[in-house]
Amino acid sequence: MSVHSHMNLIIDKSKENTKLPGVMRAALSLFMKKGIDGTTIKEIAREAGVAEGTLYRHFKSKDDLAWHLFSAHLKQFTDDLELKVFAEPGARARIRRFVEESFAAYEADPELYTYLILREHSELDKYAQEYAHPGHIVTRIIEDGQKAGEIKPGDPYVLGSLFVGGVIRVAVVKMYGSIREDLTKYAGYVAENIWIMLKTTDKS
Amino acid sequence: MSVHSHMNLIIDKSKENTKLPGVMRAALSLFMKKGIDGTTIKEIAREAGVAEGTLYRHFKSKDDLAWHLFSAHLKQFTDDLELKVFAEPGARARIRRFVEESFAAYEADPELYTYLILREHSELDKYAQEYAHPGHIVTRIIEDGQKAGEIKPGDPYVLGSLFVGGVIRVAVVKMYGSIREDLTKYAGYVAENIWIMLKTTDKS
Amino acid sequence: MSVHSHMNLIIDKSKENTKLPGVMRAALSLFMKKGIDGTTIKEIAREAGVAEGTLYRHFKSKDDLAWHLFSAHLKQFTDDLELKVFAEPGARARIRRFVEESFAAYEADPELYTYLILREHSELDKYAQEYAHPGHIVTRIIEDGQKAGEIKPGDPYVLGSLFVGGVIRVAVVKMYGSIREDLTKYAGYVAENIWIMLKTTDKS
Amino acid sequence: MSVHSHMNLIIDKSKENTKLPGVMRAALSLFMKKGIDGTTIKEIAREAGVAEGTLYRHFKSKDDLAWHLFSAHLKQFTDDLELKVFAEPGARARIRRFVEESFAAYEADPELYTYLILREHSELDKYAQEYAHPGHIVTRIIEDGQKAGEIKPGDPYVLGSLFVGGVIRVAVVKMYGSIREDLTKYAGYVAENIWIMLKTTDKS
DNA sequence: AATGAATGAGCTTTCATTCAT
DNA sequence: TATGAATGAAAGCTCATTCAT
Repeated sequence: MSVHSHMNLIIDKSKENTKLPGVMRAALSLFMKKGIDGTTIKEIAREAGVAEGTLYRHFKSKDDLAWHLFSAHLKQFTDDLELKVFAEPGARARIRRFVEESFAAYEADPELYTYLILREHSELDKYAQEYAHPGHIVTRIIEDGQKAGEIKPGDPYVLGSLFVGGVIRVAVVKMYGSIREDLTKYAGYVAENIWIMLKTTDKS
Repeated sequence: MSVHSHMNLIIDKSKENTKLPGVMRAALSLFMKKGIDGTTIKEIAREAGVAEGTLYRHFKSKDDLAWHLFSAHLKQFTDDLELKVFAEPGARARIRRFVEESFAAYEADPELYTYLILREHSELDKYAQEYAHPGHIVTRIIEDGQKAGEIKPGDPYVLGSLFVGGVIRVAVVKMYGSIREDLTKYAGYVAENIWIMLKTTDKS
Repeated sequence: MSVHSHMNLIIDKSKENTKLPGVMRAALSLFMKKGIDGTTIKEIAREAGVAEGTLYRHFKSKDDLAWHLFSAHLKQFTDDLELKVFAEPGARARIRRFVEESFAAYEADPELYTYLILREHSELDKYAQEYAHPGHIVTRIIEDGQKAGEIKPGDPYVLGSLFVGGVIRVAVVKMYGSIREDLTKYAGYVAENIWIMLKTTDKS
Repeated sequence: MSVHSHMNLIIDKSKENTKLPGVMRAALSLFMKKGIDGTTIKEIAREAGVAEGTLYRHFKSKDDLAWHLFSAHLKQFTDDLELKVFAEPGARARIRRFVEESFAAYEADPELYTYLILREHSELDKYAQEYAHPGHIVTRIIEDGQKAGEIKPGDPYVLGSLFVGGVIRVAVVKMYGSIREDLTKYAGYVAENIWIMLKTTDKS
């Protein structure tokens, strides 16, 4: 299976005899454009081509829909990413894999990636605070790399922020249109720059 | 005037005999916690200690309040930052100044900085898209640095994203509590790492 | 056939191969606890163990179900009661029989009796106003008794209210738990008290 | 102040600068005609001549309105009635006073009396079960009278039911139109009949 | 200018009813 | 015939905005 397909699977492969995927897609698209609070049930229903009441067969409330859309996919994405990243042998390869997978995920489903990673959702703060965020993976890459002497010493949260913040920002800028090319083209380049920043400096 | 005070000026020094600053502060605090759509006029009024109707003497609507809060301060911050950054002689000093000012701004008023820089506001999309974002400054630092041979070649948007994304992410992680220290302590360290990533590589 | 069995007959003896009696019972129980408007079709269906759609094979609507449940049983009960009461020879015996049958009916099926006699159903006002209410029987007992000189003169509606109101209230108080014993134990006692109130006073 | 005016006071004397009394009256009238669940907020608002939103300044929800209407007035009525009844010297006078006051209350405000005393409200079961119901007063009249030897022995709940059930039923029958005269005309007559039923029998 | 009660459009949600399976 | 997913009208409720005081 291609690296590019992992994110939209959840939506695409779900039971084809229900309207759910269409609803999820419609909600995702609208949540992204107008925010969760800014999107009405009527809009989601119209966009999905179902009646309003139908949404309530699947979700207790609008917030419940938003929360499922968010948590289920984010967990799936993060778990998947973690597995792939830590299958790589060293820090440099892991960084590269992290960037590749992140950019592939963005390109595979920009809306979903934006909803999951690029946006903040104050509406969801009422739910668990501790999402399985890719940022956690990065921290581990750094810490492991430091132990192995591959990555320079320093606060892993600060170094990790420089790493993951860069990756995220590239996607944001692409989303806003200033970057036109497919992000996967830049994965190696971005990973290499991050590596330069993080690698243990040769002091000889 | 201290470097740390530039952001809260607008709010703090404004005419103390009106309720306006209190209203702005109340709105800011609530918008941050609950989003713009998630905040009601009643809440802002209660938090600010004024009546609901009073808010409409100063702002045409809730969105108008949110928009003024956003655009006025962001422009002020960005213009101020631009001036300071380009007063510095070279890319390395400019990068350092950018990080220092950004972290100082965060620490001077975390709520305001978060509202302006760290959050996305889909509610404000109806207004101009082209905010005067610090990202634009970063792009210019890169482009100028490349012309001067200080910064390595490459897409300025990608390199700029790696730069500004890192800065922003450090603030986000501090906001979420994983970084405890005052960010200004890290400014030099962060700037140096970014510099390592961006500087022209010696190929000799 | 025992005196105690007249009310639950309709429900109990009906064709056991259909789900109807179960539906009626479920509806009855829920209507009592939560009112007609307060009960949903879904609840009735779940309680009865059938699908929602199935209810519409037997009844045009929820109101239709409520109305049939009400009118059919109330008519059956009142007609039955009338026959038994007027089979008795004089006012005193009729009063006694009325109380006995009423209390027996309550104990045979408290839910049904409560639904039919103790509750008001504003939801059913859209249907005929003139139910065959036991109150009508009481008025006739009084009027006949007055003609026969057994019962003292006076407005039959007022005297009848004192009679039937007492009977009903005893059942209500039992329903609310303040009376614990089987009501049939009290039938003679209650009837005698009513008789003392209604009988022609000896003025000699 | 006349005996007849105690019940509508609460509604009539409340702050005249708000719309509340009109809302209460409108709600009362509709709740009576169509039940609580059968009445919509829109109807209450239209009947009261206010906007829907206005209702929510005074009451958290429709149920809250129904509950206040019920509990506040019922408590007021019952407390008032209790005071007056137990100011009387003996059982006979107390019974008479109870009937007089009850009928006066009915005539002073038939809608309110009906809502409070004559109807059952399954919608309100979620709130406290133990209302201050006039039935409790009656039980005390009986028990006190039995101790004093004025009232015959017997279960006070059964005898009390015969008493209060009669009073209530007279009002119900008047409400349904079979009794035309002002109930206060019947008070002495009804009280005397109840007295005959309850008084200690002379066994000499 | 400041207030906050009143407004009512429009939101989320419920639920009686229908109908393809 | 029985099912229960889908429907959508209509319910309860919220809240930005207005305006008499």
